[in-house]
Amino acid sequence: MSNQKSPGARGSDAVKSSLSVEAWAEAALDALATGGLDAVAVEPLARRLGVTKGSFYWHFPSREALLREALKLWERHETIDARAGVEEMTDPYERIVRLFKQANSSYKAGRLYLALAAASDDPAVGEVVKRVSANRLNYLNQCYRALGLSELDARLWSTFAYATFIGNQQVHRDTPEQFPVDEDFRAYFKLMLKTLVPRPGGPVDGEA
Amino acid sequence: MSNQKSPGARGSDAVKSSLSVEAWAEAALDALATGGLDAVAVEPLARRLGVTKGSFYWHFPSREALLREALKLWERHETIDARAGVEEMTDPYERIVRLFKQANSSYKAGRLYLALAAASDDPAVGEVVKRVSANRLNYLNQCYRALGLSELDARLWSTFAYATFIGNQQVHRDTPEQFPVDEDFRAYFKLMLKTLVPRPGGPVDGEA
DNA sequence: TCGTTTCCATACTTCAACGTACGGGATAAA
DNA sequence: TTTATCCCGTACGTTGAAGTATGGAAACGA
Repeated sequence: MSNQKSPGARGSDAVKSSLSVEAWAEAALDALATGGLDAVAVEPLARRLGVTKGSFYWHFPSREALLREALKLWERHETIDARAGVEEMTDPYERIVRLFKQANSSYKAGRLYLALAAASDDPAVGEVVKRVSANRLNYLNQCYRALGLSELDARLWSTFAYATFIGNQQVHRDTPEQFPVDEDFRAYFKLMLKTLVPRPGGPVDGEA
Repeated sequence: MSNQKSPGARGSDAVKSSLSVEAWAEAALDALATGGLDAVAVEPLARRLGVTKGSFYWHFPSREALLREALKLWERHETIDARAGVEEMTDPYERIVRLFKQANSSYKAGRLYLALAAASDDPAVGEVVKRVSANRLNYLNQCYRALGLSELDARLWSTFAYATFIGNQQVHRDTPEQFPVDEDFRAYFKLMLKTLVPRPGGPVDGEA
């Protein structure tokens, strides 16, 4: 980063400039979700925002810096928003249900994750994707442990559930016509819940 | 395409030239699996193959033609190989089990699918991905119907199972450390089979 | 009002990849 | 041996985006 300290004047609150930087980062995430990593290009983004490169290179020293900022923003969204509306659920079963509903509700967030995961070749991207993914898995794991599952069972079930919802995003994106909607989706969701979340007190499925 | 008819001489068998074209297509798929769609670039591929652009532009009129050829090759692999070793299984349960094992065995194929799916913005790529994905889903659907499930149940279960395995590839790629291996993987696989494939004669899970 | 700082536009250089033109060596037919 | 075709290398023109340099308009403090 280069020189963002006091935008309006003295130390007012450093919001206007920081908002401009964040606007670039948001635009970068938007481009990522629709066009992949190469779509995060300075000149196309500038055109999209109605400015020129001159503006960009005042806020950022390079394209890579924009990417870092966008990744930081995404990771913050992904870790803050993921916990919102879930933490306050005390019953572990209801908490997992809430998690599932939330995971299935944000289509745009799903596209973003898929786009970033596809760009994991880039080391900076891969690092953040790995951290976010590991975070989700660990949290899901804790939820399953709270259901009374053993360490191994919780790990297997959480991986199972997580893979299923990642795959749902993928199938929904790649083959939208085949993905259940409305009534069918409700039945589909119900089926997944019933299958992926062992009810407390139900059969525990050890091995064999 | 431009001009490939008789490589050695008269109409011998048109294999040497066709093999050269296929070699380019294979290289393109390799690059796709590791570096994404942008890695399918003429000059880098030529360097990788130890030749120059001069060779490429004799076999192909453009980069897009190479992409089309690579996609054609991939689709052929994906539809031929997918049926191999599965069709001869008569018992529907065993057939699904075989399908699952096969889907989990080819890591490279999984990476290729993910890379292509990530490049679905390209219309040519998106079309093929959609076709391949729909094919797999329909085949899985038939397998579940053969198990005795209703049309709706088969559609839901096949979507469920397919999403899970797509997601497994994704998780395995994005968070390899978290993915179960060896003993754990066997338990994981067993769990998925038991969960995703209703045994014939078992509980059918209608609704509610 | 005057000068400074903020933010952006314009013009330029660099670079990598696409595509084209052309030439040359090798091989097989005559 | 001559000739034509196959296959590929070299050199060139073009495009799009990265990054740099510089100027200028507007807002703000003094």
